[in-house]
Amino acid sequence: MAAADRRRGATDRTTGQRRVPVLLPYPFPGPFDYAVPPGLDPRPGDLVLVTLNRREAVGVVWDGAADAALPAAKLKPVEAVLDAPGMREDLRRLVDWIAAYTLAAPGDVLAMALRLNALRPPAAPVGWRLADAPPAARLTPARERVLAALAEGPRGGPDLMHAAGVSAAVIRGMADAGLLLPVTLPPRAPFARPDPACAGPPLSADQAPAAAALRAAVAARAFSVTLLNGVPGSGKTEVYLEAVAECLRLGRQALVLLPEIALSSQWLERFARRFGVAPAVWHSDLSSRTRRLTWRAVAAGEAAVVVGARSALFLPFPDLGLVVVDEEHETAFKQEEGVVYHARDMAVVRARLCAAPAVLVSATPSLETMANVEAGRYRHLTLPARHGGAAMPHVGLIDLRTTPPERGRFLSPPLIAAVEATFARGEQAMLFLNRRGYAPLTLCRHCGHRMQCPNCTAWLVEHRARHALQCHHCGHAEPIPPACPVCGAEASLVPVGPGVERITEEAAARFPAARRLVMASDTIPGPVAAAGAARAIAAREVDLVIGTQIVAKGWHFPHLTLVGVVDADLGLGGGDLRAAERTVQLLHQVAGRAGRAEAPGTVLLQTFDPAHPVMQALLEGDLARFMAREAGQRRPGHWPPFGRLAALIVSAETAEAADAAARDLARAAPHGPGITVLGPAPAPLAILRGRHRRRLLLKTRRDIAVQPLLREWLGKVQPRGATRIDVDVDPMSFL
DNA sequence: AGCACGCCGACT
DNA sequence: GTCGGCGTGCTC
Repeated sequence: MAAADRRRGATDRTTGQRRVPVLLPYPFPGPFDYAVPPGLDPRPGDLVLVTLNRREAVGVVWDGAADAALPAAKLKPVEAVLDAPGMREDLRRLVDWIAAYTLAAPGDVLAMALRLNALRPPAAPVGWRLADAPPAARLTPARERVLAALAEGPRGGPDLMHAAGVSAAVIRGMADAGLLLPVTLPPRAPFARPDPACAGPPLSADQAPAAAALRAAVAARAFSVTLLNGVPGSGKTEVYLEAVAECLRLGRQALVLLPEIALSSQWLERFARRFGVAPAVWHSDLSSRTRRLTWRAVAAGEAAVVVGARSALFLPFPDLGLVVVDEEHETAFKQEEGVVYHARDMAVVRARLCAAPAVLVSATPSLETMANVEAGRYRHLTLPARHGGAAMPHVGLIDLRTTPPERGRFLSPPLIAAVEATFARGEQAMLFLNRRGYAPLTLCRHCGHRMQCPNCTAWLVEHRARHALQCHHCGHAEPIPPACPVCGAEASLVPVGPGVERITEEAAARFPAARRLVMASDTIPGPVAAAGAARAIAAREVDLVIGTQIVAKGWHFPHLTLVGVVDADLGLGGGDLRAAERTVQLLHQVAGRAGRAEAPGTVLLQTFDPAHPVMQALLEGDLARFMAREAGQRRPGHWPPFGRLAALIVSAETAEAADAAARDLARAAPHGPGITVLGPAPAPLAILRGRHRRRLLLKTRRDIAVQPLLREWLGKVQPRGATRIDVDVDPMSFL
């Protein structure tokens, strides 16, 4: 009885009324208690309708006892138990775990799981068709595009909007005018079951034992973590797809997290080749209908394999048997807004809560993961060679001090010669520069004024195609002024430094006959564009690819044999703890795009510092040694992963308020053996979106958890007014 | 997160 | 004299 009471909520002795804790998707410190009226039996995990501050809210019945001290008069009743799949135990524990680890409000974490649209069943599919006898109506270009898009039959609303490039307002207007009629579309095909028996490619002698080890981990139905490590092209994906196959054979579900699901058309094709059907896909841009269908299919166990972005972690798998995190070193897995969490680490937690194996996959594992391998917490599988006989690309350094580009240009003579030689062989080349826009800095040649963002401590980046100066941190944009805003000199503003647009311009002048394709987040806005670009490159409709970091993703371009890195030093400055690690990972990933089929590849890195350990590591292809060296530098100071780190960002509307709050915080800082507090110092982006920011870092020995220290610390200070303190446990970027 | 309560500027 | 600005405070 006592145990049942604790599980189902306590009974108030005086009134005999049952009460249950309900977690609401709002930033409260914990669940609120509600009275259970007769006739209702809410159980942990049930979605319930309750009154909150005179309004209705949907919450989840949580675990543990209700607060018996709360006077019964304060309690409002549970209004209803919703007829929707509840939240399972393991997901509730995941919500609690993430909240406790990140110091987020549990309700804010719950909101991420509920935003997945669990609440309403999928709506009947609605679409539009052409009216049989359209009335005379004004036909704007937008309306004509809609008519054209419907020429071949009815389409769903979002699909139609996308195809015709119009907003919902246009369609509504046309419907009101009687040009379109609503129709009910046939239900979407259910999620087909991937077939593990569908023949995959034969595995090499290196791959087979790794695949067997992963299959065994899945068959064990127990928590484990395995790092699957191998150079780009060594066939890691085929190996972990064997683990997925084993999971399917056992009738269980598998989750694969990818850092950039929008850029994963090639991954989806590979999956379909291996299993005969596409997996269920999950990311934040799904239409609400697809979202609900997918959510339901996952909850019902019908979607056997889900590939998704971070938020797929919160899907309601009833029988999760495997979690894979591909490109585990990617910083895209770190959510920086709202609840600040690292999806790779939370994927491991979810796997533990489901007693399932986790597989972390990377060609360049993070130092965190390597430390876990060395400590024996994670298993380690290595694929030593490139699959199918392809050789590793040859890496060369171009010393920009001895062979500089022409004045005002950014491609050095050796790189230009290599690109021309590649074209002469009929092969493809790629130029990589991790910087969007035309130029990162615009200054006045007359007075030296630098064009800066009014809201942030950042230069405005020229986007020549859009005729604008743009801030990459807050979205501020302004037209390029004809004269210097300070000294008034006409036509005195000059671009300084290159972005991909400028490299494209230079390449157009240098290689006029080459067919160019630019891949940056502004030219490749979504999955459709990404798939189109990948197809065009594979079909050899392109000679030269110019791109930012999106070209580094796991593309397979069989005819691409040269990768030129325009500025290999970019990213090494700035004093970021992980600058060197990240640069090695990114450049190694980019280098992996070269020469994947029979043709051998070459990678040329333009650098001012050829002796830098990062360049030497890439030159020698000895990443393990580089990472060991990096580890050696972090270990003595207890820097992550050999210690724990949390960042506190104080932000306020004025510099004075930020300084004052940061000082208060510093005064209350924890201290003791193994505990260091650094700062306050202006955050690297000292002003962001108009807010002044100061940063403190809490660093502890690995055996000291930061969360209790942070809770006690934050309990001592109460930020006033518009001053905010944001906590980032395990910060990845130091902005 | 919402939403109400609560004290200071320009309007019927 | 009011309408309304959003600054603090509360929600089981």
